[in-house]
Amino acid sequence: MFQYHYQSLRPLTTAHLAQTMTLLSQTVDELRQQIESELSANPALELIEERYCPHCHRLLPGKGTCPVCSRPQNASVDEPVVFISPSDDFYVHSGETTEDMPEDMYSSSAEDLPAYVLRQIGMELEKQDRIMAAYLLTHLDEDGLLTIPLIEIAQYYHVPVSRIENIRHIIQHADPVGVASSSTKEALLVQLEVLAETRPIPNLARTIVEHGMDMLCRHQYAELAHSLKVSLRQIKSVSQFISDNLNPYPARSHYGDARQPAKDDVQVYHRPDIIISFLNDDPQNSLVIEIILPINGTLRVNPLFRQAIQQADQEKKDAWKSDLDRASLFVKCLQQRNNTMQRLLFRVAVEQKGYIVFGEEYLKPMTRAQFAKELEVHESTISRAVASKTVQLPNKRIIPLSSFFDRSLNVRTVLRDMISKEARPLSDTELATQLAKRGYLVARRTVAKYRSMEGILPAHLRQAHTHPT
DNA sequence: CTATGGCACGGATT
DNA sequence: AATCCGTGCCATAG
Repeated sequence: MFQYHYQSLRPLTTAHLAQTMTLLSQTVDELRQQIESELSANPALELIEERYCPHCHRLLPGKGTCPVCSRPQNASVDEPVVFISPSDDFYVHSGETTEDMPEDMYSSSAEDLPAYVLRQIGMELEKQDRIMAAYLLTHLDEDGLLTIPLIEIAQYYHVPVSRIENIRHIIQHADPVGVASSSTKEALLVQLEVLAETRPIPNLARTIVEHGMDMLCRHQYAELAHSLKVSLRQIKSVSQFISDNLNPYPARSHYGDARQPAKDDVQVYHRPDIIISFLNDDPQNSLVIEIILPINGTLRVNPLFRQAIQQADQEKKDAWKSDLDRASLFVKCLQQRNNTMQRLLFRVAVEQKGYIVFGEEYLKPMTRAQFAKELEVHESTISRAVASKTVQLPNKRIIPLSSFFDRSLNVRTVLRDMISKEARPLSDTELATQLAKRGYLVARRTVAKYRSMEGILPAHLRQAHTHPT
C-alpha cells in the first residue's frame, strides 16, 4: 500500500503537504540541516552520488549534456535553462568567505560560531591566550560583533589591553573576516585590509568606510561625493564594491540569516539560494538558472532497506515500515519542492528577463497571486517559496527573491533617476507631477516616502549636482 | 504660505 | 487573519 503511495505523483496526505510547505520555505542552509538530520536519523534514506560534468564539476541534470559548458541542443535563446545544482559549486564571490575551506564552511554552521573560530586560531595562540579568546568569543552578538569593550576583558583577566588587542586581531582575521569587531565600521575595515592582500581595492573605499559610512548607508551619494570632493560616479562604483565584497555583520556570512538586515545598512547577502547567469557568461546566450541544492547527489529510499523489510521479524517490520514511510515521504516532498521552485523560477525568469538583464527599471510589477494562478498552486505556496530566499543575478549582485515582486521598486528607481538628472532641486509636488507624466500615478506624500527610502535629502537641502565638472 | 515629516487609516497582498 | 503599502490630514519648520 505504501508502495503505491510512494509511486504516486500527487500529494495525497496532509503530512505530505505540510512537509512540502516547510521545505519550500527553507533557504539552502536550513534545507541542508534538515536533510542532514533526516539522513542520519533514518536508515531508510540514502544519498547516491551523481554524475558531474567533467569540465565544470556541476551535477548533470539527468541525461544529456551539461547545460553550462556546452549549450543544450534545442534550447532557444529566450528559454532559460533551469536546473538543480549541488552545493559544492556555491559561487563564492567575496573575498572573505575564503577559498581555502569549502567543506569547513558547511560543517561550520552545525557547530556554533565561537567553536568554529577557535578551531581555526587554536594553534596560533598560547594556552592562556586561548582561554581569553574563548571568553571574548562568547561575548559576540548574533551578528558576530563584540558586545563588551576590550578593556573589560583585560581587567577581568588582569592583563594589558594590548594583549587582548593582539588576540582580537588574530580572531578578526579568521574565517568570518571581521568577526569580533566592536562595530560594523571596524569589521568592514578589517575586511578591506584582508581583501587588499589578494586583490587591488579602490583607494577610496577605505576613506568612505572610515568617514562616510553613515552617509553611505543612507545612500546619500551626492552628499558624500561633495564632502569628499570626488565625483558621484566614483562614489557609486565604490559603494557597489563595498556592498559586493564586504559584510558589516561577519556572522551572517555563516548562518544563512533569514532576518532582514537592518534597514539603513548596506545590504549584503551571502550564498544565494538561486543563481542566474548567462550560459558561459555570454550575454548572447540564454539564461541559466541554478537552484542550489545543499547536497551532492540525489536522495532516495534505499532499495536494500525495502527488501530487508520483507524478511524481517514482525516487530522490526513495524518499526522499519514507519522509517520507510518517513523516508519516502521526505524524498517526495523534496522532489516536490524542487519541482515547484523550478517551475516558479522558470516563469519568473521569462517574465522578468528585462529586470534580470538590464536592471531595476525594467522590473515588471507583478504579484505572487498571478504566479500562483499560472502555476496552479496555492498563493501561500508561492509566498513561502519566495520568502527569505536570495538570488544572484548575472551582474553578481545578490538580491532577495521577493524583489521580483516588489510593486514599488520600479517607481522608486525612476524617481531616483529623475532626481539624479534634475537640473534644479525639485520639490516633492513637482516630482509627483513629473512622475505622473511618465505614467506613474503616485501621490505627493508617496514621493516623499520613496525619497526617504532611497535616502535622498529633501529638495531644499539638495544642491544642483550637475556641474561639478 | 509652501514643503516635509509623523501618525494613522483602509485597502490590497500574503 | 496578519501584514504591508499608499495616502490623507495635520503639525511643524523654513
